[in-house]
This record gives sequence, structure tokens and C-alpha cells, in this order.
Amino acid sequence: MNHQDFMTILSSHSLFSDFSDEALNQIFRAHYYEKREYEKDQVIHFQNECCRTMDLILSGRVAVQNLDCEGNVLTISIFQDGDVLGANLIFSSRNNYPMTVLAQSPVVILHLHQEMIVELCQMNRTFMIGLMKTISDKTLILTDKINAISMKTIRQCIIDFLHYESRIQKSQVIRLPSSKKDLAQRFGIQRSSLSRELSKMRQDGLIDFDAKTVTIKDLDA
Amino acid sequence: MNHQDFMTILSSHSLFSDFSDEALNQIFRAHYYEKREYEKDQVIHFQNECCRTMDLILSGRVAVQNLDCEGNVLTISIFQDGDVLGANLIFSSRNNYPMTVLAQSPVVILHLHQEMIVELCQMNRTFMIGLMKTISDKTLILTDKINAISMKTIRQCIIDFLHYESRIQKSQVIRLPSSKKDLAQRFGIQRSSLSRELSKMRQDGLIDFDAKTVTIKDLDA
DNA sequence: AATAAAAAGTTACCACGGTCACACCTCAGG
DNA sequence: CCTGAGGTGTGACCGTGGTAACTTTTTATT
Repeated sequence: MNHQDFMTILSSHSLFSDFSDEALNQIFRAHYYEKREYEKDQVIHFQNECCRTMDLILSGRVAVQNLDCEGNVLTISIFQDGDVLGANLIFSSRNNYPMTVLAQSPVVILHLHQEMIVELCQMNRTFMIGLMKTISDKTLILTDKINAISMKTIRQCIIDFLHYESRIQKSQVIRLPSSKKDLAQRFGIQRSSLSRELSKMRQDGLIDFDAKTVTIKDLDA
Repeated sequence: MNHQDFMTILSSHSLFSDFSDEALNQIFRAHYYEKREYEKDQVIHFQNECCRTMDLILSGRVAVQNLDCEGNVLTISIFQDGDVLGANLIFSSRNNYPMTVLAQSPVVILHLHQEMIVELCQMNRTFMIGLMKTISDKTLILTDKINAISMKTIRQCIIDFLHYESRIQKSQVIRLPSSKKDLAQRFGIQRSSLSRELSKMRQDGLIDFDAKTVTIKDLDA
């Protein structure tokens, strides 16, 4: 990916929609920034690492994960092209990453330094309002996650997930968006526990499933 | 609390530090706002209620709580005088309260309408930057909470809580900041479970405790 | 096609914690 | 003083889900 490529991506990004191509070029010429590539499974930011840049994902997918000391993984959210990470840390009173940011595929990220963000905010109202929206939306993701994990039983988590996917995919036959292992991490549980509960649910007549799909039969039983 | 009282409070608030008393008066004359009083245990905002105002707490304490369908309570955070609620909802793409906001004591709140906030942001850079900090800090509170509750065992929660309080109170003898019932809600667990675990920890020689204090003996045992 | 490496399913074991039931204590208001 | 309400300690019961060990299936690599 060369300079021209990512300028094209940027100019179609909602945060930068108010800047002319010329203005964008000028800004990026005047400021220090880094475009970095990461390979799959590479750690982009470690938990507790100090945050100095706002990161814009140009391509690829990254996972934000909470790792506890025993090695358990809880995936908070997945972000992809166009999403912004770290903006909240730049403006908050504590600026170390509370979670690990991990490349889920080959990823290209634009690291924009703090001073540049502040200046962009000052230059342009659309950018600033957009950034506030971005930051605010992060709190929604987190409250959703709290809701999801404070729902005690694994069966509840699964039912909720199936309802959601069924709505999105508009079907009772749900193609799993990721491996069962990843799904377990998303629920913050053991893979074997997920397997076990799925089996129980099949036994109870709620669902049917194979390696890649789950078929809803009667979730209310 | 009369007009002059809360103008005094406002002018010493960090968000408004950049406004002269005269400017503040002018703004509040020009805009519609509401100062409301709530009694203890009154609901200030219901879960799913639509958010139209940013709320500034003038006095009292409020709890943000997540209530699930079975009536279990998880207290996310406690806010008090000077704290701001709802700012993130005003700017986010979904603006209904994800949690319940409850008065923990008699409370006075200044409800500032969305349009006023946007205008204040446009008028004054300090206000806008301060607001971004406020919103950003909310994400930290939420990630902390996720960390706290995804720490499986109740004993871990208690130990973490005691470490924290011990540092704050600079003592091995910790005065409980609230009733054990409230503490259980903060952990999102059953009161009896908290009681049971405290007893076990006493039996194991980690702590000693009575109705209002906990004494740390050896948390690493 | 052969082989290695992930992912997925299965099972027995048992600790943690929710539930319910009851006794006790403290404190405010009649 | 009594009474009732709310906070608190304790017990028995048992379901959920973590753990660990193993097998089977799928996927990737040569």
C-alpha cells in the first residue's frame, strides 16, 4: 500500500470527509505519522502499554482482548477497516491500554500522533464531532459487553448470540462467523464448556448443529 | 438551592473554568435547562430511556446499575458532585441509557439539553476538550468493571477490593464504605455468598472482620 | 496422497456460588 | 417499652461450568 492508496482511503473516511484532498495532503506532509503493517496474531498493543497514537485501521481485522493472569481470554470486540482505536486513551486521564490489541489477520494501521489529532480537532469541527461520536460509541460497546457477560449461564449467552445472528442473517440456519474456539473466547468461557452446552441444547431439542452451522429449532423450550 | 448557588458551583467546575461569571450567566439565561431534585432511591433514568440531556450532579450521590431480568443488581459505578452523566449518549449513535441511574442520597441535578452542550463545545475549546476527557474516562470505568467481574472467584474480588481500600485508607483495618448488601451488589453477587466467602477467608486466616470493618491479616496465604 | 497441526467433540470429576430457609442483631418510630 | 424492618451470619442442597485427558474430525502443508 503506497501513499496514494491510503490517501484515497482517508478521503472517503467519515472523519476526514470535510477535508479536501489538497488539505489532507498538506496535513500529512506537515506531520509525523506512521503506517505499519502487522501479520496475523501479532500484538499491536500490549495491555498496560502507554498510548501515544490514535490508530486508524486501513485494512484487516483486529481483536481487543482482555487476558487475565491465568491465560483466559475474553474478546471484547473486533474492529476492521475504517475503525479507530485509542482515541479515548489520548484524551483520558490514564493513558495505558486497558486491554490487548491483536491482529486477527494481516493488518495495516495508520498511527497518528496525539499532537496531530489535537490539531485536527482544532482545525475542523466535523472531525472533532466525529471523533466524539467514535469515543462515545466505545462506551456502548463496553456496556453491551458487560450486559453479555453478566448474564450468568452459558446457555443464555448462546441463545442471545443465536437470536442476534438470526436477525442479522435473516435465517434460522446460522453460519458461524468464526470458529467455535473464537466464539468461546468471545463469551470468555472454555471451549469444551461451549461444546458441552451446545450438545445439551441439542439433546433438549432447542437446536441442531454441526461444525459450521447452528440450526434454531425452538429456543423457548 | 437557588440560582446564585449553582452558578457558584458551576464557575468552579473544571468544564466551565474558562467562562467568566458574566458569560456563564448569559449562557444560562439564553438556554433552556432544568434543575431537578431527586429523593433517595428515586430512579433518575430508566434503562432504555432515551437520553436528551447531559446531567451534571450539583449535590448528592447516584449509582449506575445494571439490572437483569431476574432482578439481580450489578453496580457499575457511583458518581457524585461535579460528575457528569450522559455526555457520551448525546454524541453516540444510539442514545438510550444502557443502565439504570439511581439516586443513592437526596440529589440535585442540572439537566443541560443537547443543543446547549453542542453550542458550548463550539464556543469554547476548554469545554470541548474537558468534555472529551469526561467521555473518555467513562470507557476506563467500564474496562475496569469488565476486569473486575471477569475475575472469576468471589475471593479474588474481595482480595482486590481489600487491596484497593487498604491503599486508599492507608491501613490494614478497613472501614467498609457501604453495607455488605451494597458491596455484594457492587460485585454483582448474592449477599449470602459474600458472607460465606468472608467466613471462609477468616477460617483460612486471611482476614478478620465484623459488621463494619475488615482487618487484613495475610492476603497471600 | 501423506502427514502434521488445528479445531472440535466427549467424558468424569468436583469446586464455586446461587438458592432458600432460618436465626440473630440493630435501630427507628409508635 | 415493644414492634417491625432491614442488615447480617450460617447452614444444607445442588446446578453450572472449569479442568484435564482423550479421541475424532477438519484443515493446511509437503
